[in-house]
Amino acid sequence: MAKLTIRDIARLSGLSKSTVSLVLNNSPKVDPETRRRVLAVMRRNNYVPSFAATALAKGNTGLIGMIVPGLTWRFMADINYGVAKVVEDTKYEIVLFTSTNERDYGGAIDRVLSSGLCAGLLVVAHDQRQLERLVDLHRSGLVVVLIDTLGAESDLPAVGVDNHTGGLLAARHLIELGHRRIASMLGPLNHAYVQERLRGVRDALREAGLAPDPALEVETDFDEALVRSRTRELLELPPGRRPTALFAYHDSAAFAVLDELAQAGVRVPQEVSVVGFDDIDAAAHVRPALTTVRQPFARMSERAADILLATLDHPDSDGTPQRLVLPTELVVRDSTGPAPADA
Amino acid sequence: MAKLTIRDIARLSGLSKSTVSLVLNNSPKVDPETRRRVLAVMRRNNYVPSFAATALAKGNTGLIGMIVPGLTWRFMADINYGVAKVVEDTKYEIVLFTSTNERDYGGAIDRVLSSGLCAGLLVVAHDQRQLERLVDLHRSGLVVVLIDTLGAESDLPAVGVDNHTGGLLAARHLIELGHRRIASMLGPLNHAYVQERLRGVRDALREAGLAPDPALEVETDFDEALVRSRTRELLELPPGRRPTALFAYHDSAAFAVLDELAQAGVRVPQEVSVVGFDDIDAAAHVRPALTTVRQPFARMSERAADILLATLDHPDSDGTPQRLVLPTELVVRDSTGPAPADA
DNA sequence: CTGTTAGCGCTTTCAT
DNA sequence: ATGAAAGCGCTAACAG
Repeated sequence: MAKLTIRDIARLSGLSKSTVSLVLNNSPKVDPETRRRVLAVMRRNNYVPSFAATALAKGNTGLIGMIVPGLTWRFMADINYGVAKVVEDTKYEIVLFTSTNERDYGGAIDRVLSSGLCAGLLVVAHDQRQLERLVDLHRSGLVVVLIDTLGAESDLPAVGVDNHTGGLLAARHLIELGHRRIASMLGPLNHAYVQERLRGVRDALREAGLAPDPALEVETDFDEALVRSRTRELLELPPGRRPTALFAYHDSAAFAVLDELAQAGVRVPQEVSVVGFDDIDAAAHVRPALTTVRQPFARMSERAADILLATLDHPDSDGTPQRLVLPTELVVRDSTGPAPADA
Repeated sequence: MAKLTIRDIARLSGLSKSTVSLVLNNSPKVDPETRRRVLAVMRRNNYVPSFAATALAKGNTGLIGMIVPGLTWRFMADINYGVAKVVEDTKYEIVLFTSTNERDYGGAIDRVLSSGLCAGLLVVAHDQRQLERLVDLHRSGLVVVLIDTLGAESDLPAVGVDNHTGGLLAARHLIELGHRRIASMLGPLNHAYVQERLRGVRDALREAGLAPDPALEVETDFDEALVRSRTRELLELPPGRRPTALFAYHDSAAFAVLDELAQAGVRVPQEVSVVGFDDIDAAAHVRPALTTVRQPFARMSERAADILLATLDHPDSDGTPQRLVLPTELVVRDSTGPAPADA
């Protein structure tokens, strides 16, 4: 079953390639009856135009690439949803690139991407090295918009949230509840958003006349086990230094903290309060329901897609790169409460 | 910054297009020194070959598509990992297609796919309609391998697990623990694997001389709230009919069940035992740790990729479509225990 | 080892 | 409203 070409369809319907092409592209210049006939022939023969040939002739693949660091992050679904919603009523399609191993990320993938496979790129990347690579590509003409990657040292177009205020809100909430020893369970410090949130926490502390305690700023990564062991270490601090509240850089990390606390018999929020970040769906369902800082993932990615599409259709806007900062919002649930009186 | 073509590179390095092309394709026939020079010119000018042109000329895009129903399923990471591992040392790249809205799934996406964007397709799809579409495409030449989609009424190449035995193992385990009233919290019945697992449970029941009780076979979907309310309904059954064990079609559903049970003050496993399916990482971390049927996701997808690649490199094997069934394995943890004596 | 010459399947003026 | 012809950027024989 050799693949049919436009020529075959032309022959089969007694027309020329050009006319068939016009049909393919919904040209109004073709006779309705003719169009119907051609379409019928196509259907009957299961014809589909060659992607490569179309892309080559048009000089555009009509594909928008999306690069994400991993698939399991809960909010990927929201991000994906936002993008899909915007892109689905355009002529573009989305292809998603992921990679399980780090070395690929910088190599094979953007080889494909930079080769013009995709007209534009939406990227979720927190790694500084990846961003640098993107800056290069951007400079040489790649249309790219970052999602949720603000504050990094690049001036790529991006939409993200105000992480500083996010950290600030979380810490203020805790301070208002009377907490004085607030621990931060941080993500990798080489991620800009982690730094920003920490800065927010510290600012809130200073605002209240409290000095940030380095011992309460612990760095972790995406390994849950590490989060758990750090949590235990925090609990083992002497009574006067032990935190009464814990701000986790990530809801998933907060879940691990919550669980570890439960294991240790520490009651939340009576003895220790916990705040997360992201507000993924599960946050409302764990026990106790998690107080957390909400990121508007779907809206973020929608806006990013908007910017990308606008740039694609309007390549002349070589002015200032677009950067959009969306607000975060504190969602208070059951995992935070007044600081214990005896603390 | 107009995009450079192979012709520019040829001119810039004083050679012909063909030689440059040979360099591009790592031909050993080109003089090492010449190659070096050409490569330097390319680097210096930031040249990247056009994807579309290459694909058209080669008659192959070098892309393997992967279609998945959603991104949040925990095991997607494993599946992705398995595929990446196999594909990364071939000339192919992986692109992932997802869709948030159902109608897309059958339309735009496979338009892209069938148009030769991808040389082959790896698909995770449980929906019967989607499968039918794939059968069509397969018949007209698309190379496709299904992952985790066995038992569906198609003879597409596929690798999956023995869901019947999975259900059987889970139920037998429960029966051996003395349980007599075993409820099945099923997924959508139009998914073949759901049927298979249920068949396994029933067979185990019959084996033990027990009659499957329709009231204990409840259908749910991927909505967690539904799982929760069904769980409550089960708990409200009169003492003599209330299940002492619950088999959930999915670890995530099992988590919801566990949580709902905890809410209701029902102790697991003392009063009710719970078994899941999949063995996603979280299964070992919830409290109580979940007894579950493990699916070897990474291995599944590896084998699927193997089959796909073999078919791609060996299009003549028009014989019997490959179908591979991998075994499941019962992982006993803390959520199952002896049936309560008074039951 | 390098150059010549045809295409790959489709779009796109420009005629008719 | 339809057709002819010239590419899009690259590869792949085949010569040399």
